Amino acid sequence: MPQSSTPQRAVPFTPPPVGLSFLLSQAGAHAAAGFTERLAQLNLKPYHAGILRMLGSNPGLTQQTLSGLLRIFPSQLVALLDALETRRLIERRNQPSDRRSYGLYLTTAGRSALNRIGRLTLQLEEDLFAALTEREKATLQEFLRRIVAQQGVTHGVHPAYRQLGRR
Amino acid sequence: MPQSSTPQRAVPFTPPPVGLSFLLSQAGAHAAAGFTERLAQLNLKPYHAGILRMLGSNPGLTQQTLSGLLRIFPSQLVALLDALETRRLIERRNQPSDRRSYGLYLTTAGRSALNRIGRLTLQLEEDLFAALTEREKATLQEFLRRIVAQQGVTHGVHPAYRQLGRR
DNA sequence: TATTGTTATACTCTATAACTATA
DNA sequence: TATAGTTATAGAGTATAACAATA
Repeated sequence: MPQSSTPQRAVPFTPPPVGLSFLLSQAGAHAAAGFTERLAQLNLKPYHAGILRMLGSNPGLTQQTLSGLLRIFPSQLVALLDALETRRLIERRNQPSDRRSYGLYLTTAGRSALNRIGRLTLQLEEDLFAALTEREKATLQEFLRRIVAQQGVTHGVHPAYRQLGRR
Repeated sequence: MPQSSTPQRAVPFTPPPVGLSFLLSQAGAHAAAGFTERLAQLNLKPYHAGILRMLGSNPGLTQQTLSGLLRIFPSQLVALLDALETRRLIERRNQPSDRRSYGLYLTTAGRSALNRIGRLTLQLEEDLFAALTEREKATLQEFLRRIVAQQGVTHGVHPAYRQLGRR
């Protein structure tokens, strides 16, 4: 692969004035990008992490329920779960009660992956909020919690898990 | 279009524990979604707004420079600018100095669109931060500014304008 | 007849390569 | 030979429709 010939220096420009919502969106996207980047070490994408996290707290969910919870289409959830099952991070257990559906569970490897994701998130946080004191971080957390709650964003469910158009 | 038959009620679940970076990313994505939604009133997408904003502060940019600034591929910038030019929000002016490139400028309609975007952003902000006092909003803004500056996120340039992989 | 998981397919978005006109 | 803008195309990601098994 040839390297870029232009040595990548910043182009001087007059930054446009931006408001608080832009700033929040900007910082949030940067945080998400950082998470995506670090997660790549484990060969996982954010929605994989979201699934593992959700199953960690709610073992035995069916695909339908998980789909509704994360707002991922049932059809695309199939491929995601297939990948996680191939890598033995989750398993689909047959349920005698209803033979149409499975119960979804983390395997031991899945739980340890979830732990690694947790550690990786802590490292990310240290880097990301290096500009703030511990006290300020706590204040920020409180502000964000209030915003998210007042706005009706579901706790622990990332809005970017698609289907934004649908209600 | 048939309505969803299931009356869309929340599925009860145990929310997974999330950290500050997740919370920030979540709130940021929610803010971005709100902006996208409101912007649809003007038949514009966020990157259109980004282009208008950038040209408002930096009239006369060439496509190459704008491309580098917003980190949009030159090839896809073409279609975006075509759409904006068809709607008479921007114009490409021939430059005698170098006949390969154009200078990009907002039209009068483009400037008024930019103003409408500004007003719409203020409304969004009022809604989004209803849970905070004015003083708290100022504190939040200061925290986010520090984070973004320390992290080297370019002022006024949204990280989601793609090419995340490239350096 | 409705629902669960699945497959197939269409559609949109994003990235790369190839082309033209100027330099 | 290199660069600006463009066109064409490939590839990834996302949404919809149709299907088999079970209820």
